[in-house]
Amino acid sequence: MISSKEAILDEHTAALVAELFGTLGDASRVRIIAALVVSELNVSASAVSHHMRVLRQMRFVRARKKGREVFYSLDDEHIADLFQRGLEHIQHN
Amino acid sequence: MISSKEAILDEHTAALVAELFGTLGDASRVRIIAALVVSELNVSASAVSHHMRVLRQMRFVRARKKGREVFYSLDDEHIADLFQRGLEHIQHN
DNA sequence: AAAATACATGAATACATGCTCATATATTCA
DNA sequence: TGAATATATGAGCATGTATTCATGTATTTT
Repeated sequence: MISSKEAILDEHTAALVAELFGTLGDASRVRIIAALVVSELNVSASAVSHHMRVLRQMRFVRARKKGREVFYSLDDEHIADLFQRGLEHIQHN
Repeated sequence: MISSKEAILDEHTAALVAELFGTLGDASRVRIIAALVVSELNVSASAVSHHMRVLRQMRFVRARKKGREVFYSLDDEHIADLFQRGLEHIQHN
């Protein structure tokens, strides 16, 4: 690890940044985000529900309940922006 | 998971994007990147070496060898940019 | 009210990932 | 040449994380 004297970024902030990117570091969630960039999404499978909780906890998405369905949409433009830049980076390489 | 008919982003691209963000999804690597944003870095510990290999394989950094030291620097402006945006997002919340 | 639908959630399992330790390699210094 | 330095790398271990399964809850439909 980086020793404390040369650390530019404190551990706590680094952990938060890592958490942010780590949330985008799963292919299933990337596809969920990709879908949400285009439109609202409602899903039902268990695995997605778990991912949705992660995305909610990170405030990446917002949930809107209508009847027995839950519609998710992106709650953070920065995330859509990060996602787009990440995607472009991949596509231009 | 997202079923194939509603998948906006193909699995392969999603995996690459996830790999990109996943690389930034570790606090140690975030701190390494943070240090590299400011200046070249040379380190010796084993854990850092392992991280450096990851960062090299992802072409986030470039290695320059001088004598028995290896100097790493950022090899990709997009990564510095992503990092900055991620950091700003954390700091404005 | 009972059944069905849509989603949430906890537990268990399987797999991935980071860290440490031991060891290897390359380079410089004495 | 031999010792020291700087880094790389493989193995093993510990921890984290995604997925599945079983079950729970809220809402709608019949």
